[in-house]
Amino acid sequence: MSWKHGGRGGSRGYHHGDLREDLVRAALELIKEKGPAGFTFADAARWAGVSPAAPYRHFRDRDELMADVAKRGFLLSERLREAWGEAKPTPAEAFKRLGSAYLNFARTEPSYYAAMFESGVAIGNDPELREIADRSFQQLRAAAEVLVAKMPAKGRPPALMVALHIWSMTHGIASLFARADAARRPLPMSAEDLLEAQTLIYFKGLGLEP
Amino acid sequence: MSWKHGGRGGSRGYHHGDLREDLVRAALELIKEKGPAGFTFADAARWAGVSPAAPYRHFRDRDELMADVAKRGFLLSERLREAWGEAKPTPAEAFKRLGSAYLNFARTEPSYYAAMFESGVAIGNDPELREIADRSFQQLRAAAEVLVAKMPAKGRPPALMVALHIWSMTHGIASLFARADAARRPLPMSAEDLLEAQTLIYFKGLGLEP
DNA sequence: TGTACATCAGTGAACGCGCGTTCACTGATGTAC
DNA sequence: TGTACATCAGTGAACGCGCGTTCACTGATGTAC
Repeated sequence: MSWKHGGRGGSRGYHHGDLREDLVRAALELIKEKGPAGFTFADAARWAGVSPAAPYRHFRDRDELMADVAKRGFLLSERLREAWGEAKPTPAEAFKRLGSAYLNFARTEPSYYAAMFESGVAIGNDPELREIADRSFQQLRAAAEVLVAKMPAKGRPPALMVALHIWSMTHGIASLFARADAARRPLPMSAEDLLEAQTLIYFKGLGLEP
Repeated sequence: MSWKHGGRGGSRGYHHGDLREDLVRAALELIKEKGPAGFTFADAARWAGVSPAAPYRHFRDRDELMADVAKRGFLLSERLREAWGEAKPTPAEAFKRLGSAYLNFARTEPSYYAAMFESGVAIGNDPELREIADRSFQQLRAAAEVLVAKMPAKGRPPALMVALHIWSMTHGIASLFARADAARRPLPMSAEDLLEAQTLIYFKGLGLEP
């Protein structure tokens, strides 16, 4: 196993060039291999091919590195925005894409997913993280607004609640069945199909006919 | 801070009495304090007031201890069985109790919950764990059977799917909003209310009127 | 009831190891003149 | 264009520490006779 990561062709001089970015890359790689608790600050330095003291120029400690990873993880917002695609061609289609994007994120970015939801990073303590995390939820909420607006004014459910429901089901399925690690539960169908069926039943229960 | 735990009055001789049980208790306590990754084998020994070599008489390593905790965690089955109470007085009521039991479990037994779902313990590798974990799901599935049986034979959804949906929504809400640690997301209502509303909408979507 | 012995849970000292963190340093880069 | 200097990212050696694990041991308990 090669310890020094691939990188772009190699020979660097005394200065690394972009260690901060590389440490984040190291964290992502190591989380993927061994889980969010499975690596040390020194590991990250080693992975980046740098002395154990070097990371201290960029992060106060391991927690700060982990929080940085979690923050970047909320590129999820971006993925969700694209998937939603302004509710075109129909909100139902767009919701399906939204769900798939979330599941896919859990599957293909297990490190970000773990850092955001299972690393023990406390969103409460970090206003920036909190704001970034909120941005992803606002994406869901905006989608719920569009959906709710299509319903007759009388008896409309609160969009906030609908957004929370969508998030819960999606997150539940992602955490149980679409995670990339060994804790994934077996499922006799695709996570996407399970989620789509659930979403359709839920929308029907809201009184939305396709 | 007192390091040796409370225990029953104290003075033990050379033999501990029930170290295996006490190590599990230690793990539960330590997971609660610092998360599933936040304690060591030596910590557990210290907590039990015993030399660092003693745990080796009972568990091969930390992972085996963690797996044992996860197994015991599936006393969740028991809680779910009680909550379901044979679908009395009505399945709808019983489902509500079932959901609350799950949320409550996440809240009051954070250590078990973390060991079962977020400790990195791989259910696949341990047949006993797998079987125990399955038992909890069968509880949900039996409930779904009862529900589905109430529907007209034509167009009945598969009970397995319904069980998976129920599990996903409940697990999603528990993991995001009913966890006991700092990673809990804020919620402008109780997790129970959110889940109940969702369940009702879902049931309605299935064509079940109360 | 007493004695001898087997069993086994827990001891405590020891080991090598890697971690987190600090420190005075060094070498690369950019900038002022 | 060249030189002097400030800045700062990364070095490497060092430290104390706690961890996981092993080992020959010891003392408590149970059992056979």
